[in-house]
This record gives sequence, structure tokens and C-alpha cells, in this order.
Amino acid sequence: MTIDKSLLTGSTTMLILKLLDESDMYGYQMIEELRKKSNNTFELKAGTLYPLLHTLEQKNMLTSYEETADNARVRKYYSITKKGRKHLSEKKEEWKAYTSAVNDVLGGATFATA
Amino acid sequence: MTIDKSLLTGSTTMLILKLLDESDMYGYQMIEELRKKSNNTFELKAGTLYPLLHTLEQKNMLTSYEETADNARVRKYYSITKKGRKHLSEKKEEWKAYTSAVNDVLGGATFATA
DNA sequence: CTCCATATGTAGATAATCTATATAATTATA
DNA sequence: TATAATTATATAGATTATCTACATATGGAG
Repeated sequence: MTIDKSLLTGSTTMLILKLLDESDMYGYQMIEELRKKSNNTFELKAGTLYPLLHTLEQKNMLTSYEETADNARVRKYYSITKKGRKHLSEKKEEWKAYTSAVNDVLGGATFATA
Repeated sequence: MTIDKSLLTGSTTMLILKLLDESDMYGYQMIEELRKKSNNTFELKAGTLYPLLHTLEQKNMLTSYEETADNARVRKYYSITKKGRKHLSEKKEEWKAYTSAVNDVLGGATFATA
């Protein structure tokens, strides 16, 4: 298997797809969810997320629809597609291979469990 | 602890420092070592490595010296400094925190061990 | 002698993310 | 009720890491 060179910088895409694999969400909600699930490690910026969502939609990994919340505020929900799920699955494999390789260099099994 | 935003793209620096933490090496050797230790996952390019080594030397994380090999070829060896070791230690902590956070989002303990 | 591996290096391109800025509605606060 | 903070989406421009491509030169194999 070939590791995508952009995996390091591209892990944000994987995380977004993972969130949407669990349920449809709107942008602002993704930022909050990512922050919570990672124990405040990820503070994804709006300026990073929205262009990324637009790109993923163009690539047919996501579809979107607008929905009016109780308070009459309009939110844009995103839904993962079959193509998006396939991409997520591939990225997860790459992530495992990459972290495993880094841990090998950092000292093998002794490091990862330290 | 705050996670360095450039950790994703910056893991190459950590890996280079780790190699030099074990023994002095010259550039070409680092590429080979990284490839071997990672089971061919990392194919670091010369165009990535050499400018990176120069930058790390400027930042006093490394020092260098030239040595003539048996075959009369001159090699430029790099040695890690105290400052470099401190930086490596910090990067390793960030790496652990980051991968842990990603794995949390990807499904917690069930993912990492799957 | 020619080709390949070794060895170091720079320039320019690409891509991911960030900061800064913009807009606007809702909710909380004084 | 005015004002500030939060919610919500969006774009432009800057930064940075890495890559590809190119340049140079030596040593060893055929």
C-alpha cells in the first residue's frame, strides 16, 4: 500500500468524514463535536472547515441540504455519500499504516505503549 | 498542553531528530534508515531533507562536520544538540497527544487495537 | 567508457491550514 | 432596550511543509 503524502496535513478530512459517518451535521456543530471528542485537542477553525466542506461536496463525498432550526435559524446540514464512506475507509487504513510507521521509528512497541 | 498546529506536516523533523538521537548520520544515510525502519512507508525525498537539515542547524538543533569515507568520498555528518534533544522530547509528547486525539474521534480504544 | 548508485544542494510548484475579515441572526447581559 | 457574546456561514490572502525537477559530482560495475 502506498501512503498518501498529504495524509499528515489531510487528516482533517478523515475526521470530518468520520463525524458525518455517524450522523448528519452542520459546520458549526462539527467544530464543537471535534473539540469535545478530542478533549479540546482539536480547535478546527471555521476558515479551514467551510472551504473543506465545499471541496468535499464538489468531489461528491458529501451532499448538503438546508434546514430551519426551532429558532428559525437556517443551518446547512451535510450528509456523507457512498463515495465518501469509501474514502473514509481508505484514509483510516492509511492513518493506521502511517502512525504504525512513525511509532516504529520512534522506538517500536516500547514507545506506543509508554 | 497546546498541540502545535504544524505537527501533522512537521513529523519529519521529529523523525530526523530521533535518528540522530541514536547516532550521528549523513543525509543520504537518514533517507535509507528511515525507509528501512518504517518498512518502506517513508520515502523521504532529498529535496525535502537537505533544506530541513540546514534549517535545523541554523536553529542550533544540530551541528555538522565533514568526514572522508574509506572511498575518499566526503560526507557531511549531523549531530544532535542538547536543544535538539529537548525539541525531540516535546515533539514526541505532541505526537502522542495528537494520535490519541485522532483515535478518540475515530472510535476510541476499539479503533486503535482493531 | 558508460551507466547506476551515492551524495548534496537549490528553485519553483503545490497543497493544507491559518489569520483576518465580512455578514447576519439569536441569546445573554447590563 | 441597547449592547455584547455566541451562533453560523463564507471568502481572501498569508504561511508553511513537502514535492518535483533540476544541477553537480564521485565511485563502482559492466
